[in-house]
Amino acid sequence: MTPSDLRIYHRLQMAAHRLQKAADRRVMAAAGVTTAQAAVLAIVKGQEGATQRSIARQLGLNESAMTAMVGRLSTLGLLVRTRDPVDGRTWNLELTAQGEAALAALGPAFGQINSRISDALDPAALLALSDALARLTEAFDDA
Amino acid sequence: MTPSDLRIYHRLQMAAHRLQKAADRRVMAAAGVTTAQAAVLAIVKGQEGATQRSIARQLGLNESAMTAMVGRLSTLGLLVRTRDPVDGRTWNLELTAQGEAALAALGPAFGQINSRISDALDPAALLALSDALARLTEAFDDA
DNA sequence: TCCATTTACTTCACTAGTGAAGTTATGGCT
DNA sequence: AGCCATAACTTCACTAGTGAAGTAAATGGA
Repeated sequence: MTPSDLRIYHRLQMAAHRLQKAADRRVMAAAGVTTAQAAVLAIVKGQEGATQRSIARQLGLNESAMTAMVGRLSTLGLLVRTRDPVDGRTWNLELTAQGEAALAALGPAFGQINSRISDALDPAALLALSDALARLTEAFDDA
Repeated sequence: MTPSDLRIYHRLQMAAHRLQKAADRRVMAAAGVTTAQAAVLAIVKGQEGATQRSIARQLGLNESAMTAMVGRLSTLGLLVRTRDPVDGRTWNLELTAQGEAALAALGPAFGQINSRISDALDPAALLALSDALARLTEAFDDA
């Protein structure tokens, strides 16, 4: 294996890692929440009856990750879960006032991240990047 | 916060996550090693006297992550570490025969990943992606 | 020469993910 | 009605990262 075999792969991991670190710092400072938690909150907000499984699918994670994540969010008081009265296996997730507040507080933090991205890449490059990432994501959709 | 605030950020995380999962599966099957471990092995192979700290810096990680990583690689028998005779704080890392073998076995696995990337993106798009990722990585280099 | 600072690494408690092996609830078939 | 497959979630042991606080070795002055 030569280093060049890893080039694009590593650039992608590196960029993702750095952005996550930067975003996590800002988001944590602004809303007391990580970006991973924010992603879940945003989905719960947008989709009334989302189950843990459906959230996991949308984020590309497995169910055990969601069990743990929802547990943390719930002990943080950001959402509550109640058993679905119809299907006793699933949970009904709902944001608390605190959860809504955290989500609302995220805007400026992501604004900073986005403007830093815009500084680094012109609109055309940004569009091309977004498209390339979408293609890659689809190409590696191994169920 | 609206979902669009997260768009590029999430596309990047998603793509990185999917690629890592795919790469990890193949690399693990081919060489019994994760991609994170492979990255460390590749650096140790390429740089005779690399310290843990220098490896951490090259990978954008902190030192405690390296302590743990080197510990795992060492119990796996992929590298050995001996105290530097000159500077008693640093370790001299060296691949074992097994470590070399694992590294050698990685090639085909990454070959598969790379050809799948090439199928999804034409050369120009690939180049643009690589460049955009490098720019982002640099833009978020928060020491 | 001694002492304070810096450097290299370690430890600890945490988040976040994986995969495999469970448990319990639902729902389709006979 | 009874049973079995499946679906939704949980648990467990693991890798991989973070940040803060600690230890020990080197080093640069006064």
